[in-house]
Amino acid sequence: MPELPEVETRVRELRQPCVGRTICGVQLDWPRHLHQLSPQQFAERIHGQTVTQLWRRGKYLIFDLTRDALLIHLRMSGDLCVQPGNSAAEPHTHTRLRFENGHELRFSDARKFGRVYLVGDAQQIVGKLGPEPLAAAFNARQLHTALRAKNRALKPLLLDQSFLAGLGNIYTDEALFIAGLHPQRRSASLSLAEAHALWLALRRALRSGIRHNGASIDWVYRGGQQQLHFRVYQRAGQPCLRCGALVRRIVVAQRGTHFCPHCQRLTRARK
DNA sequence: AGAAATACCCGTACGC
DNA sequence: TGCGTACGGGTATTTC
Repeated sequence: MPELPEVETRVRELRQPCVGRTICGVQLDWPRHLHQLSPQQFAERIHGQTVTQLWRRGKYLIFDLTRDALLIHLRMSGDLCVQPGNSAAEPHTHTRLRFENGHELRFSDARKFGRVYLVGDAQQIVGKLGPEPLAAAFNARQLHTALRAKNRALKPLLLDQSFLAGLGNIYTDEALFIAGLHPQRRSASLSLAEAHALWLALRRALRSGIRHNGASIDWVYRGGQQQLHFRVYQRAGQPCLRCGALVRRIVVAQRGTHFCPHCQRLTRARK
């Protein structure tokens, strides 16, 4: 579940305790987290490298190292924290990187979906991602052009990381509500004004998530307070905050999808 | 080629 | 109470 705002929150939490630290040991209890490398290859290659920067691209956390880049994707249930090496770890902690100062970067993941990458160039992993929705270079006209080039349903298209990086189920539903667009609307049918509304809504939903340090939901997800500000996500059967109609939950492309049937129409209302 | 469906996971919530 | 099972969610892989 960690989406862009939750990953951004991790970047802010982890930057200070990680940047400048040198990795002097690893413990890997679930090798399938590793991308391509064996535990031995991973341990030998990362040993002695220093974290020079920490940043984010889409939902990937990227630790720039002396020689390589360490990328971590939290997927559904992953979480990261830095704690003293002699302290008790969170349950489901499968991967640890020990720093020279005695602290550990701990990766816990109840569902074991998360992935760890160690590569020479981060672009090997994040190179195929779509634009960053919060970047200054990403504008409404560009979104409109991209939407028209596809003609897929909005919901699965916005979830496609090669189309736009960082959205997951929560913020996609929230943004479509803010924009007043039906999740099954065909992307090529949007006017420039509608694309602009979607562009604005995406940025508003994501910035709200970041401002509240992400969302905390579903027992596996440690986050901030954004769940107190959901407009439609997990609000099926409750009144729409804008018009009072009952929020509906449907399945679109195998994903639970929440929307207001009155505010987000598939076809234009006629009178 | 591109889009849709499936596999990977497992704690929880639910039905019987 | 206890057992069995469906569910969710992001993305790589498989299928269409």
